[in-house]
Amino acid sequence: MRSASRKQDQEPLTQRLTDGGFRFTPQREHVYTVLTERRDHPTAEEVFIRAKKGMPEISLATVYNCLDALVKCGLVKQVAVQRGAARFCPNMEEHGHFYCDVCGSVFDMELPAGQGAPVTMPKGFTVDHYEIAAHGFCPDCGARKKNVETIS
Amino acid sequence: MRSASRKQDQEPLTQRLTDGGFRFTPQREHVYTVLTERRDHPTAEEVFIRAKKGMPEISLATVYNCLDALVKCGLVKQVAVQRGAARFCPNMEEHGHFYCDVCGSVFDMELPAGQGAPVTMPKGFTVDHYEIAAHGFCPDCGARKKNVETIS
DNA sequence: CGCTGGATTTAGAATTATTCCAAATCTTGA
DNA sequence: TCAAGATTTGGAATAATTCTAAATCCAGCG
Ligand SMILES: [Mn+2]
Ligand SMILES: [Mn+2]
Ligand SMILES: [Zn+2]
Ligand SMILES: [Zn+2]
Repeated sequence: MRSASRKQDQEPLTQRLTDGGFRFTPQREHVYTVLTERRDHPTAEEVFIRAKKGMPEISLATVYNCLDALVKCGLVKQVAVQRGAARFCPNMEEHGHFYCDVCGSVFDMELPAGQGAPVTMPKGFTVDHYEIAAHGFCPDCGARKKNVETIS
Repeated sequence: MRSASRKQDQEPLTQRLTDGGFRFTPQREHVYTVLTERRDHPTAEEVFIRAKKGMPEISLATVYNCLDALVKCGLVKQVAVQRGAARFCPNMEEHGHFYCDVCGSVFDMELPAGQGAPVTMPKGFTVDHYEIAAHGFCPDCGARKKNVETIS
């Protein structure tokens, strides 16, 4: 049972698209499915590659289109944790990101609950949301680095 | 008295470049000066425009070069708060950024002192540094928005 | 049902931001 | 002084994204 195909599971997607002034289309559904079936942070290009598996005729322009619509509907987050290609995150819970400076992987990170505003805002600024990211080595790259140090 | 021209003021720059394995060059000094004489967050293109005022022959490639060297020496920060062109920040104190979603301006924000790690890191991750950004309306754009609402 | 206007998809062109390249120029230090 | 290596430069190349215009789709209407 492919969860995204059951009628009841489609409803929130359909609803959110409609509310955002968009139509429900097979491409948008498919891009959304592809994105939610793995908890990582693919680039548009990577989403395109994955999307072609189940929908070989889809175009890259459409993938950009769909991602844009999904972001505007609040179904997906766009994260700008590093320079270069934008990445897309299907996890809509509040969370931070860890970016591995060696391999470029992005991981979701839990935020310590109820710790209040992370920055002190001068008068006049209206905050919509925060973005918190940590940079460093992921477990794999940290281990590899240690090995290299030991060997040399 | 142009502050960046006094010998004693150049020393830290010279030193940091040398320590980073770079040479001290008029272009690198000039790009650094241009960047530090205003506390904002210009793109490489904007730095190029400013740099040409005092050094008309400088090329865009050199500006990218110099910015790269300055970042590698820890004299300047590269901030990736939004998609699109990278921005450069001459403020090396620890601070967060506010990004105005309307006009795209970036502001430095003080971080509440000693509040500890902003994210909970699972075992194996080694953190090098954090990046904290708030998104919303800057004072100007907030005011403009309120006016529009009142008028319409 | 068949039409029609607007939304969507598509391939490819265009644009933007950055990096690469190779030649000219500039140090540094034997 | 001179050679080797670093740096600068303009232009070409690349990467990521947006734009364009034609084809297709589809909801609502007669
Ligand atoms: Mn995420
Ligand atoms: Mn800053
Ligand atoms: Zn890694
Ligand atoms: Zn603003």
